[in-house]
Order: sequence, then C-alpha cells, then structure tokens
Amino acid sequence: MKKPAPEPKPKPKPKTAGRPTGGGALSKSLIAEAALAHIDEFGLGAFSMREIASQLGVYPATVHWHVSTREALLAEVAATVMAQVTPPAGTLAWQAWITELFHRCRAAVRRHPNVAQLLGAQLVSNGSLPTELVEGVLAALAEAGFEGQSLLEAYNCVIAAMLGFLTMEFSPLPADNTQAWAEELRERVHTIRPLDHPVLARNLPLLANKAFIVRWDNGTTVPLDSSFERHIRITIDGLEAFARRVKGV
Amino acid sequence: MKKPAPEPKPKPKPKTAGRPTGGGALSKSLIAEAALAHIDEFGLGAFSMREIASQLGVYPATVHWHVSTREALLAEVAATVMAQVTPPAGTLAWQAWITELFHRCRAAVRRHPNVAQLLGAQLVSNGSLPTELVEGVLAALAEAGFEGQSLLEAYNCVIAAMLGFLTMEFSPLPADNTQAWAEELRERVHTIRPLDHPVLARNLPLLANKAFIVRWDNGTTVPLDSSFERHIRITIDGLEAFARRVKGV
DNA sequence: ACCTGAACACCGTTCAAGT
DNA sequence: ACCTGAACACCGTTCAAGT
Repeated sequence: MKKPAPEPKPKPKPKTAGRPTGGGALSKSLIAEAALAHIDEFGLGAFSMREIASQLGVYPATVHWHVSTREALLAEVAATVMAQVTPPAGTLAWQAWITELFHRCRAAVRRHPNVAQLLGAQLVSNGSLPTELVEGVLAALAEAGFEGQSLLEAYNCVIAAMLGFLTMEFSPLPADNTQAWAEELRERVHTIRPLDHPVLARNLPLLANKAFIVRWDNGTTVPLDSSFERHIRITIDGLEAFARRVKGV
Repeated sequence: MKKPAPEPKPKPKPKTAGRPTGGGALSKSLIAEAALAHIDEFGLGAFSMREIASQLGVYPATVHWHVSTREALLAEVAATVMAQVTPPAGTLAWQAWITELFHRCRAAVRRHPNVAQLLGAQLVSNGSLPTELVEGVLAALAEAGFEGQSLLEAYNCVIAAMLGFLTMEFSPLPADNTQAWAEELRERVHTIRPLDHPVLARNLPLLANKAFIVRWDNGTTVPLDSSFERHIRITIDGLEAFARRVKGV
C-alpha cells in the first residue's frame, strides 16, 4: 500500500528514438499486465502512468501512445481480473449457477483486492466487464422465470449484490498514516456509550473490525467470509420469493 | 462534471499574514460545506485542496491547518451527507424501519450523487458514517430475532445491500471525453451478436443504459428507481427467511 | 492560534521531433 | 508505426515565517 522505495528514479535507459527493431516491443495488454502487477503489490494509490512507464523502461508518452488514458488502462486491468469468473452455461440450476458466480467472482477479487474499487464504483471499468457475465446472469434469471421488466430488476439486484458487497469488503485503507487512523477509529469504537447505542455496545466484541463502518481493516486482512455466504443466501432467497410472485403463485 | 472555467486563477486577495481579527475566519465544518458545494457542482474529479482553498480565498496551507488531509476532508463531507438519514427508533416494525432507511439514504445520495463513491468504496469515509446508523440497523435486526454471529451477518448484508447498490448506481462517468466514451460503449452494446448472447440481445431495448455494465449514464441522469425498490424487497424477503431459520421454525 | 508565501516532489497529457 | 525528450498545467503536503 505504500510507494515503492524512493530511489532516485532513473530515466529510461537512454536509447535512440524511433521504431524498435522487430516492431512493437510494447502493447496494450503488456502494459495492462504490468499495471495489474504493480497495483497488486503497491495498491491503486501508488499507481500512476509515470510509474508504469518507468517500470517498463519507457517514457510516459510511450504508454499514452498505447492506451490513450489512465481510466482506459484501469478499465483494461479490471476486465483482465474479471475475465474468467463466469461459470459455463447450462450445467447448473439457476440458484447454483448464481452462487457459483458469486464464489468465483470473490475468489478473483481476493487474488487482486486492490482493483475491487474499480469494478463497481467506476462506470468506465464497470462497462468493460465481460459480456459473458451479463449474458450468464440474464440466462440464469430467465431460467428462474423472469422476463421483461422483472428480468431487468432481478439482474440489477444480482450485480449490485455481488459487486456492491465486494466493493465494500475490499475498499481501500487511507493512503498514509494507516496505523494512526486505525488507532483513532478503534478508540472511537471502543468508547461508544452503552446508553446511547445499547445494541452496538453490547455486541462490540463480535462487531469491532468485522462489521462495515466500525472496522479499520478491509477484506485483505479481515475477510468477511460468513457474511458473504449469508449475502448469497439472502439474495437467492429474495429472488425466489420474487420469482414466485412473478409466476403468480 | 467538468472543471470550472479556466480563468487565470487569482491568488487569494493579498492580505497580511497572521491571525485575523475576530479570530478564526475558517473552520473545519465551513471547509467541509464549501467542499460539498464544489463536489455537488463539479464532481469529485474536479475536487482538490487547492481548488477549495482558492474558492475560500486562502492559501492551500491554510486548509491543511484545519483538516490535516484530503481524505479526512472527504470523510467529513461524507459524514455530512449521511448525517440525517437514520429514521427515529421505535416507531416502525423492523422491516418498515429498514425500508425507510433505504429510502432516506437514497434520497440523501440523490441530493449529493457525486459523493456516492465515498460512502462504501473508501474505508476512511465509510468509517465516518454516523453511529446512529449502525445502532439503528442493529436494533432493527435484533428486533427481527438476530443475535450474535447471525446479527453480524445480517447487519453486513443490510449495509452492503444499501451502500453497495448506491455506490454502483451513482458511480462516476469518465472525467473527460464523456460523450466519446458513451458513444463507443453504446456502439459495442448495440452490436452484440444474438448467437453469442441470446438473452441479452433479445432484451436489449429494455436493458440498454438501464442495466449495470451495459450502461453509459449513471443514476444522476438515469435513476434505477424500480430496481432499487426491488432490491429492498429482495433484501427484506431474504432476511425474513434467514430470521425464520434462526428462530428454528 | 491562524495564516502567508514558497517550495518539494509528484501527477496526466500533449506535442514536435526523431527513425 | 512507435518512441524520445521536453514541456504544460496541474496536484497534496510541508515548513519557515509572520502576527
């Protein structure tokens, strides 16, 4: 989460300008790979076009020749992370298929937790997620009996439940002074007055650092496994109730 | 969403250094108000400490004297937006109370959509949300019969459902070239092959720009009202099923 | 206590110029 | 087509100095 060692950043190794022999040492996907590796190691806060450029041994303008924009590069990274999450179609009942999707998606995010904040909270990155994911969820929900307006609603609920939870679970810590901030929040949480907030005070040992809003570590160090499993169950149960109503039972 | 007019930014009106007469022209909350107003008008992308400083007619260092850090200021802003969302306790059944909370929270975010990305996707801002919100949700869920581990799980699911959905609904557009990006995504969506993605292709008129991942406007211009209502229902239904299991019925 | 004025070490992006 | 080298217009934050 902190910047790499502040060595005097060397200019890219001096080479003459112009097209390299063999044509095209760099490419969009190579840059995206480097960016993902860097984000995995140092966090999104330490990511910059210049940093990626210097890691690749080229000038910043070179990166821009390939990817146009910082946001576009991050969208590429997000797409890479989510590339393999969609389960194959037609092998599972819709409830099991959605459950499997949630599990595979969380596994992918746990491999690259620092990209979580891109998936749901940035329209550009969100829009770059694989079309198979969209189709898969829609197909599962169609199998459940949804169509038209109710299909749209069920779809949005599934995507929001999945990406929304992961966005929150892996939301980033402060860029600097992490331990000072954590200490302050921990202090505030442990001095909650039982008279003002009785249920919270009574359940504090169970909730502190494990419940949203009253935690100072994210899912990387304190994963919310059981809550995520519960979120899946609640979503599926709610969808089944919705499906029964739609079918007019 | 775009930067304010690029007039030659005037230095703060020249005044002598030192303590102003009357003591303390500026304060933390005054700065937070100015920041919120600026974010409402120009978006989080146009927010900067220097911009706020120049709008207040002071030097950047002056702002830092009051708020320590950019992240801390944004947390203050997030807390301000969410200050009044928690419904009063003890007047509603737990299902109605949670439903009311969802509605009030979304109303608050719709008044300040550009801060949505702070609420769930930044641990610092998330941790600054009002304690009454936490207590209120816990009290409602305790009334529903949850306690201990199941209370923790139900709580996390409620918060994730609420803030997760809103984070996604109001996730920001690209900082620049918005219309070019939108056009590109629209084009990609409308050339989806029916053979590869049959359900998506068949329902495209209903889904385009209204379903997550396949949209190019956010909730500010295309609100997802019915999906949010459905999300509430699904969450409540799922919680009720969970409560029945917990009670061993 | 509260603010100025300037500096430090960064950013993303653009552009002419090379080969 | 692909890259250099430099520039432009920004950042957040720190710090000595003023009153």
